[in-house]
Amino acid sequence: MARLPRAFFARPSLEVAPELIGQVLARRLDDGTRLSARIVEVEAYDELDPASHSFRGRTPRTDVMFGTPGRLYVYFTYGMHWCMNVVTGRAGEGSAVLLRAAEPLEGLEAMTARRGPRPPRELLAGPARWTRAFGIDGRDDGADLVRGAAVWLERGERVPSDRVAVTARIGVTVATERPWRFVDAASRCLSRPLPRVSPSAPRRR
DNA sequence: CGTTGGATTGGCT
DNA sequence: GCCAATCCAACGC
Repeated sequence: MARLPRAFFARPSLEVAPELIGQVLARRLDDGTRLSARIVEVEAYDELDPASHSFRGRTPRTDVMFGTPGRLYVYFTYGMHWCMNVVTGRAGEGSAVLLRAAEPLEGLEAMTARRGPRPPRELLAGPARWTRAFGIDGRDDGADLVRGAAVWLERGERVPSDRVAVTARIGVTVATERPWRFVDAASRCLSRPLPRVSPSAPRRR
């Protein structure tokens, strides 16, 4: 399986994000089990963006985000959840793409063991659900996706750009004018369904 | 040093 | 739909 090269990541997050849809994240667990999943939902962040961890400058937590592209930036939030990002841009720039949802391909049994019994479509449908299923935590912060042996990205089947939908980011209360969430509109494994396009009649609420 | 709130989730009303 | 869980990074004094 061909890995995505460093050059793929060394571009602005807004450019990399939509191209990550359809690519495959692979994982080798300590016991040798191979996990993989097809990316269906991501969000772009950069340092000019008030919603980004990098907006307030380089800190111990965001150090990886400002470093070499093609590495994993992993952070802890809400006292219990891990989320993972792909670092993008040139070294010195604080940009990354949050991995939010995927369709499980290999290792369903191991994922289910970590997440508890659930329909496969819910296994990786959310950033913290995905890290839990993949066993990703703070130890993976800074992992090299281009050359590392624990987690990496393989080229997947191309998704036509007209099937990649753009929406506002989830859980982000600032910079809402930046529609930087990208999803495979045909996927049933999203963390949130796409906003319904009303056919004609206005909906009650 | 104390305070605040978060790129979330799952369980309950 | 609402909210608690549960830790810690970032910021203010």
